[in-house]
Amino acid sequence: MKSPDLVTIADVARHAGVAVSTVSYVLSGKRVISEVTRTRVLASVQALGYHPNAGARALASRRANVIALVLPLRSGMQVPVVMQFAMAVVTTARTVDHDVLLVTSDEGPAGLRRIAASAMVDGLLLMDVELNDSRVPLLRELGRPSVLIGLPADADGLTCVDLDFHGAGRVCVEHLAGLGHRRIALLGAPAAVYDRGTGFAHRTRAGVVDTAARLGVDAVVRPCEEGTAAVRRELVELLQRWPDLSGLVVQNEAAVGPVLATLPTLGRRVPEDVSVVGICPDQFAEQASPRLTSVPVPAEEVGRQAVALLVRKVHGEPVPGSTLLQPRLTMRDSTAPHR
Amino acid sequence: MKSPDLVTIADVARHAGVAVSTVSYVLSGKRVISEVTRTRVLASVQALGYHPNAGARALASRRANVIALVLPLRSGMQVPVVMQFAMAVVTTARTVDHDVLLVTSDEGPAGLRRIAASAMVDGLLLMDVELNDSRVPLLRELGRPSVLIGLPADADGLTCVDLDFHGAGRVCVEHLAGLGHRRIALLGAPAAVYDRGTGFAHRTRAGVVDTAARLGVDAVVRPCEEGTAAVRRELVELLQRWPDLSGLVVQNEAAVGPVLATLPTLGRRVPEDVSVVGICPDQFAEQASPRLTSVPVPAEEVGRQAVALLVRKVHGEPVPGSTLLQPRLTMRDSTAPHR
DNA sequence: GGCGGTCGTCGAAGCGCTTCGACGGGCCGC
DNA sequence: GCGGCCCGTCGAAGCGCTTCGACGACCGCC
Repeated sequence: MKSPDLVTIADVARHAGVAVSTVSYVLSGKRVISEVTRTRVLASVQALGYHPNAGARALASRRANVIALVLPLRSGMQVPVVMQFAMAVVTTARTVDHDVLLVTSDEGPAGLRRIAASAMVDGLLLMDVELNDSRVPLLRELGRPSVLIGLPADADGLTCVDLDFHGAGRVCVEHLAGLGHRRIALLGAPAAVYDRGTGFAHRTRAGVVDTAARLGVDAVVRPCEEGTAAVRRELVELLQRWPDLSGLVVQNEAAVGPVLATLPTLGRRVPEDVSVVGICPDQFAEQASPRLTSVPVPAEEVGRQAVALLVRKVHGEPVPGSTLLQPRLTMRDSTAPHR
Repeated sequence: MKSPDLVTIADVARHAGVAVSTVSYVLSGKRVISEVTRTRVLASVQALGYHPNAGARALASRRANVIALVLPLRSGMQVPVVMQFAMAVVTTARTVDHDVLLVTSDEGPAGLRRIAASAMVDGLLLMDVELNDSRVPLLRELGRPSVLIGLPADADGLTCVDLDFHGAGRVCVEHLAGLGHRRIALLGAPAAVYDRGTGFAHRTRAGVVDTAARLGVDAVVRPCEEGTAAVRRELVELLQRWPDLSGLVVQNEAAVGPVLATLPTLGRRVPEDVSVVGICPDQFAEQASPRLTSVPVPAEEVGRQAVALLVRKVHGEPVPGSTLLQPRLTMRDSTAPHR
């Protein structure tokens, strides 16, 4: 019932019979303290249930041990992926003794300015970065340690982490081409996502197109809205125009289910008539029916790396510019050789 | 390039030619300051781009202006709903000058203890609360202002906000019964969700069962795993056992698509043969085909209310114990009179 | 046996802000 | 015309922590 925020470092010092600074050094390890004193202090910490006051610590050490996770909060976001990122970020941050402040950029530049200037966070993690993201110049101006999840057009001097989506597109096409498919289509993100220049969508498209050209495969690229009806419309049109279409790359989690459900109703069995490969979380691929051959977005891994890099930057260590994670294709039941 | 964290309240005071405390009072409004001084100070704030140091402010005022958003981070979570909550929470918090710290409870009780004791946050917002949530007793012990999203079994002395899921179940059944359906089924959350006693699942079930009994409708309740295959299995079994089943309540976002896709393949058209009503975000209902009659989970509204209540508690104002939002059923194209 | 060097600990000075009590100067009333 | 009062402002004392310089004790060496 009583809130024990009264326990200060001074209480611990008194309880252990040492100076305040000694307690501080025991806790931070920044100076050598004899084993016996150290043990006594830690015992007192335990006994009193002491936790350092975050504000005071931040004030004195000029370090908040908090990182900001900046989400754009706009439509067409890949919600489950974003969530996975966020969770990976929080979990990883905790392992390096940091907490995570959740920030949306709909406050505009002022929001980021405020966060940075108030010394509330030591670094910024930007998610869902667009090719021409308005937050990027701001970031440069702020001069705070930061890591981007995604790849803007001008990544100069920035630290970025992302899946190699160009490679993901390539891998998908190589897989389909290897199975003998000669005409394939990329069913992409909603048009709005391309329009605002979201990096992963454009890079995947390029990967698909480049690889198809290289391998002599005919590839057609279509944005795809969410919703069963929209997907059906798109598929009908696609198959009408190219009846020999036999390979499909789907980069839209929300479309995966509808695509697999709709194709049979259009007289195309999966994988006998049409092979489908997805770029989506494993979870979706596993739950689909038939189970979907896919290139997963390694959200966890990206989140982990991003935090690790950010913390290193906060500590002033040098870090690489861009980290692109290699795509891996997992074969399941939705792809088969071309008849 | 230069990070301007050097701008302190002292700089502002000097620039405006007043005392530090005067600047503080201008900014907080806690004392009357003459209009002329006030204007001058604000001009200096602007000119220098001053933002108060969060740590120092927290230390001196014993208030961090931050609330913790505690997510459980477990499987079977309704990811998009959670995300919607989170966004609503962040946005609302900003309107009352608070930020949001994202916390997962997988650190266990120690995590919450730490957050509370470090005075990092002024209050806690717990999401996805179970009927017998282990965090609830801890919360009582911590004695920090808190609000739960969800309804635990023992809500005594706690502040809770949630949709009235019992009412949601009732509304669905009333709607179907009103259309003349005499045998209906609730396709619920995955079994794991019931097993761990998640409140909304149990309350919905009770609402369905109670109302069916009252109206003389036969209702059968089944948990439902995610994934197209699982949904299909469930539906086949259901229809085999009760061929006269003509009404379906679906409380599982991930199942909505598969259900609507699968029913026609089992010889049941929607809504001609089977009426389907969902308890899910509007977004899903709109995108479904046919568009789904549904009771939406008002995530935004719940998030807003929760933050508002929490802030009031932080300020020591009295608040109501539990707030249950009224369910509203939106009619769309997936329900029709029984033939 | 005294001198320099460690090693372990302490004290005090801030970090940037809020807040409390005090204070000077107008204004009022008598 | 003077005491009292309010209004607007100031100075200073912390809030709880980190960190720097200092200092005593103990060691080994010449």
